[in-house]
Order: sequence, then C-alpha cells, then structure tokens
Amino acid sequence: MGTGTRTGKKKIEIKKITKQSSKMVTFSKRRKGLFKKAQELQSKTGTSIALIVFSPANRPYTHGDLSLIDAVGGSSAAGTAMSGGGCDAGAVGNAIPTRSLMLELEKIDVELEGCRNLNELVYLEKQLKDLREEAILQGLHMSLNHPPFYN
Amino acid sequence: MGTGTRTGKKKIEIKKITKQSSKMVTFSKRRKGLFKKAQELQSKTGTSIALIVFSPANRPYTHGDLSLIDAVGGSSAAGTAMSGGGCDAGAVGNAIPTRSLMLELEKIDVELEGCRNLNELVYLEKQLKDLREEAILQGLHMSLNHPPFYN
DNA sequence: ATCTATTAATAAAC
DNA sequence: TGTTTATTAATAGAT
Repeated sequence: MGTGTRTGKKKIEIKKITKQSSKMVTFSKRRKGLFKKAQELQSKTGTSIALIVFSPANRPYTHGDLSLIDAVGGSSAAGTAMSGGGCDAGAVGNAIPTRSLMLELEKIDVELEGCRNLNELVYLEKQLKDLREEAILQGLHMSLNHPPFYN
Repeated sequence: MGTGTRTGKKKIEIKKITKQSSKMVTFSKRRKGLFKKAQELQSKTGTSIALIVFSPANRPYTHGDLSLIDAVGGSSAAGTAMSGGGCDAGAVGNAIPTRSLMLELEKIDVELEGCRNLNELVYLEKQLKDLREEAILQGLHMSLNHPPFYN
C-alpha cells in the first residue's frame, strides 16, 4: 500500500450516485443483474414475475409478463405486441401495456421532480388530476382487486 | 475423519429441487434478495420500478410504484441532484429538515399508491402542493431527492 | 430462525 | 463500448 500511485480497484461503497455518467453505467449493470435475478427466481420456483424499470433517461425496461400487473392492479390491459411474454424485453420504447398512460404519468413525475417553483407545481398537480380523470373515463378501474399484499 | 458420520455442510451435492418445502424456502430467500436489488437500483440511480412476484402459493408480492402501471401514483422521484435551481431568499437554514420533508413526501406517496378514487387523489395532490409550498416558504430548495427506502 | 461455505454480483480500472 | 478483478453480497444447505 505504500508505493505511491498504484492503479487498482477500490473498495465498493453503497451510496447514492451523483455523476450522471456513473449513474448510467451503474444502471445498466444493475438492471441486468436485477433481471437475471428475476429470471432465476422464475426458473427455480416456477413463479410468475412482472417487472418494469425506468432508466435515468426515462426509458422503460420490462421483464416477465406485464399482464400480471393488469391482473392485479386492474389497469387498461391493452393488447400488446409482445403479449404475455416471459423473457427480457429490454428497452421497449412505448410498446408496453397502458403505454400512453404510463408515459404521461412519467412525464408528470419527471416534471415534478424538477419543479422549483409553485406555479409549475400547481400546473403539474392539475396535469396529474386530469390524467387520472381521463383514465377513469377510459374505463380504467381505480380500485385494486387483488389478494392481500405481502411486502 | 474418513469414515465416521460427520455432520456438517456438504461441499458438493447434486441438487434436486422437487420438494415443495425447499421451493418455498428458496422463494422466500430469493424474493427478498430480488426486492433488495430493486431497492438498491432505485436508491443508487433514482429510477422508478414496479415489481410483482407471485409466490408458489400464488400470492402477489409487490415492490415499488405499482401505481405507475395500474393508475396514478408517481413520486418515483428521480432527481437530478440539486443542480441549477435558483437560490432562496437569504441565508436561511433549513427550517424544515430534509429528512422530515422526505418523510412527509413518502407518506403522500404511499397514500397515492393506495388511492382508489378521484376524491382521494385530489386530496393527495393538495397535500403534495401544500407540502411543497411550505417548503418554499421555509426557504428550502425545491429540488428534492427522494428517500426511496430505508435499510 | 441462524450460520457458513461457496457462488454470484459488481465497482472501479483499463 | 467491453473485459478484468478485488471485494462485497447473495444464498444453498445444514443446524
């Protein structure tokens, strides 16, 4: 340890990432790892999984059968191109169930996060309200119809 | 001890996963690990995740913002740390500790996820607005980072 | 449930 | 971007 500049690996620290570049790298690696874990769980126990992860760039990555989420949460359950798959879908752009609602919601969410003044906040709240209202008008059930959760 | 009966962990064992009980144990362990990974990914990269896992007994376990899919929830709070934002008026120490604010936000978030009708949604939006408004009045930066989970 | 040998994940460097 | 590797974390099998 005493010989000055030694190129080598440092110890791993679990902390929040601040650098954007590092964040992207970490996201890629860990997203891959998470999906692998999910797949292993399915394989070993024969269970079903639905998983969505939004990248820092706000792109959705999916794994498993997203219709399961519809079954549990009661969203619009739109038919999808990838219907009921069971494998990694990778980046899917907007080709996911309830895609338009999700994207609108995510937009609001992102805006909220960057909100730095009240006017913007009020505007975003209104956006959120409108979105949900529209969802109901479209026949989206607001109530959850599922067995008890165990988290 | 070459021939005696030795209790202890075997190094190599041909695994047969046919027992139901073993499957249950494995599911419990790995489900926990998977959720932890998801939490870490959220925490480190500030991204949003929705995750559902069905147990062998067909019970749903959820993690993250399921509401992202099934309706309105949000508050996934991917934050670009406190870059940019304008400064507040004068040197006012954080009258509202960031931690307290985080906790309030988290409460709202939880409520939103369980929101089942519009009235509740509107109420929660108001709660969110009030919270943020108060934060500004207290001289707190509006660029919030989220506390996705507490280990 | 706790423990631990072994494997897998991964942060940093290249 | 991908590869390597030191180190940490996850976990299967046993108690």
